[in-house]
Amino acid sequence: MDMEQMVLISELTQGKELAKQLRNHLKPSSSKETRDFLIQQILGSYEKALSMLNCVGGAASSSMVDEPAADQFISTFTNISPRSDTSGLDYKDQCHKHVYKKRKTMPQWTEQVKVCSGTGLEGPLDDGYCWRKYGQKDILGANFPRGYYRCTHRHAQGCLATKQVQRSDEDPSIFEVTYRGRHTCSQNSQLAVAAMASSSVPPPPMSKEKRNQHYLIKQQEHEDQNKKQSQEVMMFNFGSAAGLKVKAENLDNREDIFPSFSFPQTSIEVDNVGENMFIESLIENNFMGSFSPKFISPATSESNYFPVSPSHNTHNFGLGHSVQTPESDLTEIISAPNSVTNSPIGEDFDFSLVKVDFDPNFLFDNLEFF
DNA sequence: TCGATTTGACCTTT
DNA sequence: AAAGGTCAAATCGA
Repeated sequence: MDMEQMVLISELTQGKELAKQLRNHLKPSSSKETRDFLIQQILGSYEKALSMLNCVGGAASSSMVDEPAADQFISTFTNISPRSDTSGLDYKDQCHKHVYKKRKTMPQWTEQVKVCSGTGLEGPLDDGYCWRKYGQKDILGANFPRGYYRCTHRHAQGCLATKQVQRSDEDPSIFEVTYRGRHTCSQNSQLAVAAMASSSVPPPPMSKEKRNQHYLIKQQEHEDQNKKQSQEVMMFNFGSAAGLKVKAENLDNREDIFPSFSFPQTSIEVDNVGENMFIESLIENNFMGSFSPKFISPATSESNYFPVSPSHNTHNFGLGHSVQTPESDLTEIISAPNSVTNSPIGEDFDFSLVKVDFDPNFLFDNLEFF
């Protein structure tokens, strides 16, 4: 164990101890100044530790730091577990022998999109981006082919975002959507993406002879679906039509989810300390903040689909700090549909709720949707 | 006519 | 070598 590791462990240990102290000062009787001080100390410890682990840049720019703590946090609070499938990781480009993680150029994460039958929404829901299908492949051991999509603006704007859509064998109503890379494009015309959704469904395997026939049928279904959906467009029902699960994604994406794990600096006055307090902090700092105006006022969207956004440049899933891609601006953030849109937080959830009405226990009890 | 999808061929990775 | 991933010509359809 070299000096660097010792210092690292020391920093993390210090952070842990400070967190314990902070926990003891969560009583309403404790002063805010004390808590703020402890928070600053904790942040400092984590930032030092992370910067030591980074090869280049700060913690937020890290793309190779293994963050088991973040993983554990995610698993604990959101049911997101580290991606077990590490295929596709680039093991070649390690920048430091003591850094336990391999570098990967593109962030990757998977969502499981469940589509309930009878809703008229039979395919993976639109995620707010324009995708162009560039391939389809039968996958060994899978009943359904995998569809390959890239961002429509790949050539126009050099956006390298891609996604793969794989229908689940166990539950055909579930689509596993693996996203790779962040969008670097500015998709101002997100309104026009509705028609993309139904086409993102890889069809079931079939003989060549049937393909043309199927294609015609599919197109008809598409039309019927659009009619159906246009009737339902105003019936936004957040949670009953489709469920979104961010299954388990890639360790390499953790830095996107948790670019720089840190405790929120919000002063919190709650009786229940511990997890609920933490979740409430997240709510105050991010979750509610991630409800875009569009989200609150779905009527502004012309999409007939429930947006299922993987991230929309803010790969925080409502947790941690957002990482904005350089090109993203406030307008885009605001106009972007959000992953929480599909949260089955309850069918009658009123999104006009203000922060103060948001029950922390409520969210905690419903985090399964992650 | 143009943009999107299909699909066999080709390339890459393991 | 096999499987996954991408390319690009052919095709579709608005």
